Amino acid sequence: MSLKHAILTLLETEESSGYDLLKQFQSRLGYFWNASHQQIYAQLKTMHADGLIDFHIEAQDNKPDKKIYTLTNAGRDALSDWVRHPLKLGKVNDALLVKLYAGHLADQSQLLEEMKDYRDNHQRMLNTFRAIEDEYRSSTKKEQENLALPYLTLRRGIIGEQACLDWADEVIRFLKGARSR
Amino acid sequence: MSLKHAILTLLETEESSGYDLLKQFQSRLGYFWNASHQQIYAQLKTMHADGLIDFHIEAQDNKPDKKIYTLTNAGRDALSDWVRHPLKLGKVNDALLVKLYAGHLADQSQLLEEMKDYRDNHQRMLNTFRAIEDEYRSSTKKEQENLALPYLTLRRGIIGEQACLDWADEVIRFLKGARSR
DNA sequence: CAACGCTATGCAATTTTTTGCATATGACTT
DNA sequence: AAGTCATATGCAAAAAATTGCATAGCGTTG
Repeated sequence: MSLKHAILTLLETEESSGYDLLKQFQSRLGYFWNASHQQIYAQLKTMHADGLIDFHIEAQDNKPDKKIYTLTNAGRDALSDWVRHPLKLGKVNDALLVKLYAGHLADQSQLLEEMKDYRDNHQRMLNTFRAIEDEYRSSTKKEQENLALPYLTLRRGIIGEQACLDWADEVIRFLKGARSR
Repeated sequence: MSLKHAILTLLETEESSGYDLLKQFQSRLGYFWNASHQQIYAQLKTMHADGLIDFHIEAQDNKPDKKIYTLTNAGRDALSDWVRHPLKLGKVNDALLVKLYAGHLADQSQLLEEMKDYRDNHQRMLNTFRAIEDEYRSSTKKEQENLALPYLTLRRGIIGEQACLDWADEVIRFLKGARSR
């Protein structure tokens, strides 16, 4: 159950609504955590019941009310507890690779289209990450120090996305060659 | 529900027992699919009930009996159906990155240890993949053609693991620097 | 002015995954 | 002789994730 810890981590930096968290997961944290809104709202409810977080309602103009969540002391404790304990290795489940493995059953041109989509998606992600990196690099030294660890997670995104692109290009090159055979 | 398709894919190449599939997932397919034995046996049971696979018992000397599963025609159809339909993007959930993001709450030297473990694990994976690649490269042209697509999935592993190592080195360099500050 | 997308929240049913337990044989170690 | 590891299979309960549905106001686009 690590969505809990991902949420605690975000709230530790900044109080947020469920929707805010969703947006964070969809944008800059997309590389390392994904969760649906249903998952997030349910998790927040549980965590509130468990006393890890508090909330207050914030009314907005022209927009629905928000429930702004903040960490409680118990939440902060749970987070530092978790950070202190070693993780087991994360698991990888990549359906695209399964599909490629069984690719001889598919139409090669269709596979090629799917790989191009894959490449486009990762190019978009890489662009987003690079933009954030530029922002970081042009911030003050003080700010850079404060954000050093989040910056390293961003680096994971950049290095990882670049690897996706390199690989995708290899596959696309192969599939184009195969088409002409 | 893609464990189903991962299993169909493996069985399409070679009939296997649940235990064989587990070993495959743990070794060379570890990069793109992970599943526990409980999950695999349960899934095989469901798939058999759904008529996607058949099995026969194989007695062995000095070892327990095996249930060898093979694809039925319905299974083959289900697999090519799946391969023909586009996927939605896979999601990433990487707890180590969450942890690093919240790393200021942890002991830096402990974080460093964890990153070293991470690096070692990925180095091991990379070595395994490279060994398989060497094997592939020294096989006949005919074999290479037959295994072209699985080879591309292996390439994903190699490129991805190399990216892990590059990133881990960046982080380790940073954490070592931070320790001395 | 109808349709759609964005903000913002949530429930309920189902599916999938995890965790813990269970069994059995043979080989190797202490 | 007892303990552990590898092979080989599985059940059951609990936790987590997915899928489908629902509400509601505001702004934009056709």
